[in-house]
Amino acid sequence: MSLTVEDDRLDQTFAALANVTRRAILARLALGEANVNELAEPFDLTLPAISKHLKVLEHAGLIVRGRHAQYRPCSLDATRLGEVSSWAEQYRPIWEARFDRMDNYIKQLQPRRKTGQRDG
Amino acid sequence: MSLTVEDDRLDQTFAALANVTRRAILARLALGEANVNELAEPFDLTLPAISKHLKVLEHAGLIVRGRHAQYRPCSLDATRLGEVSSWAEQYRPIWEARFDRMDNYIKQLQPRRKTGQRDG
DNA sequence: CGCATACTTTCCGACATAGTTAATTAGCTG
DNA sequence: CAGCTAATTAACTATGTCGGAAAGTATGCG
Repeated sequence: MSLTVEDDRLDQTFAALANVTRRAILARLALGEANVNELAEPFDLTLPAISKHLKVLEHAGLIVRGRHAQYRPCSLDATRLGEVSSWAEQYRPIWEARFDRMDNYIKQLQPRRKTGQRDG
Repeated sequence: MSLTVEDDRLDQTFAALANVTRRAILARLALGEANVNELAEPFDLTLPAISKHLKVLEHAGLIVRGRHAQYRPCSLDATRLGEVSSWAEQYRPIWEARFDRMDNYIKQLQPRRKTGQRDG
């Protein structure tokens, strides 16, 4: 049960993703590079607030930031999102088992309906 | 930019996942149902601490809890993990594009090496 | 009933987060 | 240089998290 680097990284990644504003910023950056003012525009938040969100995303390795004159263009680095996907995919058999059970349950109900039963 | 229910749910899910102890608990529960003392055993934490982690996981919909005498058996509900996976998968084209670029870069390096260059 | 076992709740402290306003840094431009 | 634009830092408030200790609840058993 030792604390690995990957554990730390997942902690940081998940913590960074646990915020709608930050996820929306990532979604925006999926469309392409943007600077801070552009990223802030859709939100009802002050610029410093956005600036801090970007700091969190950068620290989590989810975005990278450049410099161009007084602009700080941000772009998405999806590597960590790949890690998140891989992590979650470990559990796929379990959620699919659950859906299968639900499927079976529904399929089991269908013939019963044909016997004349109506929805309750 | 309205705040949907799914946004709230993802906030909660990611927040719950942003902790090694809680992820370890999920990993344990992937192997099957367990009660609180069993779940606490591998950790250097007090029982109340584990109890609170379980509360977080339950509130996030990641586990479900039953009752059996004085035991509270916990089991994994992987539905939310499926949602996490789907969310992350949206970005797959982006991280794959990145890997592709890296692939190309590496493939581009290989012939050069054959010309007599050595690792530096 | 009395007591053990399983677990939760309450309270506390330390620290992190999310937001604000105000001030500051950095770079371009007249 | 003065001044504009872009963005960050600082200081502060409010609130949440993570942990422990201590007390409380719930169930089974002799």
